[in-house]
Amino acid sequence: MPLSRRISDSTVRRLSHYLRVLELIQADGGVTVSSEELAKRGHTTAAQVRKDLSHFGSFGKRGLGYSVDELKDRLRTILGLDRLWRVILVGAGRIGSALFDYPDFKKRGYDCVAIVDTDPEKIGERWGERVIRPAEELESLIRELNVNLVILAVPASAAQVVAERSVNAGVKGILNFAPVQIQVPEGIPVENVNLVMELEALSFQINRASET
Amino acid sequence: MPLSRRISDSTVRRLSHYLRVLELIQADGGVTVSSEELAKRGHTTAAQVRKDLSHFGSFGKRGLGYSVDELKDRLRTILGLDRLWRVILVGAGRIGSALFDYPDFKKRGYDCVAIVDTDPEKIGERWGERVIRPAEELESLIRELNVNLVILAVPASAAQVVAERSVNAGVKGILNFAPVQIQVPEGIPVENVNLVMELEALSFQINRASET
DNA sequence: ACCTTCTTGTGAAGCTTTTCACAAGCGGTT
DNA sequence: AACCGCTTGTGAAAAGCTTCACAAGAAGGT
Repeated sequence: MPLSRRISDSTVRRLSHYLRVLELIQADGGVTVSSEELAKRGHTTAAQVRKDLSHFGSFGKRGLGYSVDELKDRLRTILGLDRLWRVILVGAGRIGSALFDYPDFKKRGYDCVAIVDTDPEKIGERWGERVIRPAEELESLIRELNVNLVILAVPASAAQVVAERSVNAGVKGILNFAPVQIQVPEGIPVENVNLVMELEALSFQINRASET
Repeated sequence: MPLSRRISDSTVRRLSHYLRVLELIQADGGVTVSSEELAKRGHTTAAQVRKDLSHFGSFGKRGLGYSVDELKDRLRTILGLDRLWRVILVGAGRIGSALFDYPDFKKRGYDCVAIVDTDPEKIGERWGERVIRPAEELESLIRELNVNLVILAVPASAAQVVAERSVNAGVKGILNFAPVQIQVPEGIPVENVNLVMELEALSFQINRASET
């Protein structure tokens, strides 16, 4: 159980995926599952599943497989889903609005406790239980509401400044939708979602496929 | 110039990123750029930049660096941005709406030529120049409008069926926002954007950082 | 108690990606 | 024309990730 080694990003993605598959299996009434089956439904190989899990301990029973229920719990703990994450959404545009009531977020323990924007037209607008606050309140909201995560749904030009202000106010991680690489202090994880990049990867591959 | 070898996904992502950095450099009046500078602004190393580019030819001048303008053009060609991509959006919910008028799409040559949804309330609604069409028309719209790409912004349960119908109607690539791994024929690229997975990667890393 | 069947956990092998290091090439200067 | 400072392009080395293959262990049947 080499709990200390660095875990690759691809491993983490797969863990997240296994968790989703486990939920489906449980919904179908499954009680135990083999690495083989998990692999088949999760788009990978049995050896990969076992190797991924082995980084965190040994959760299976030889000859039997894994207890769906137990493995689900373990994965939830590993992924940090056994607690509530308080999220602040910065940017109440289209993307912000899509993220705000993305049903799966709440299901997984991510609670959007505040929304801020710079647009005076939007400030004061009510989204569900929340009211959009002015961007100046970013720091005070983070402190008062004990916010852990910030979702950046702002234009590229604003992203760096907002990121810095958020980190200074105590945020521990950033989900960045702005198409720009932001600089943050060591130890603050940033995940980037860049929609144009995804489309470009797609058109690249289509071109490639047709070149053959 | 080993034009034939498989190009890794991470390389493609970086190319896309270099392109954006080049645009910024050009906006600042830069005319040439070294791999060193490109690396610094693009979150990687100079050797990586050169290796990435070397897969497609040699675009630089020793002692000088790269012509910003030329490299930009080359990257656009490599990424398939030297043509127009016709996109159909399936699912006119929050995420669909955010994607529909994401300004950078059009800038990069992706044109959303149609929107479909199953919800009778939404059908007929006007979004900018487009009107939401019923989902039954998916195939005919793809054929008539010569659609190349489909963006799946539908619930997980519908994703597989829509993907199959789209591919059968002639679509060449899929951008999938549904949190499920879809199965498609060999040679049809799929890019997945899974928002929950991003948040989970984030909370995993935050936990990890604090364990030290 | 033993045998059979199944499946995990894991070193080692194989493969891919990144980093290193340096010869080759370009432009300006003397 | 020779030199010098810089930067590319690229084999080779290093690091990282995935697949293989098999010993070890668990349950059930005889």
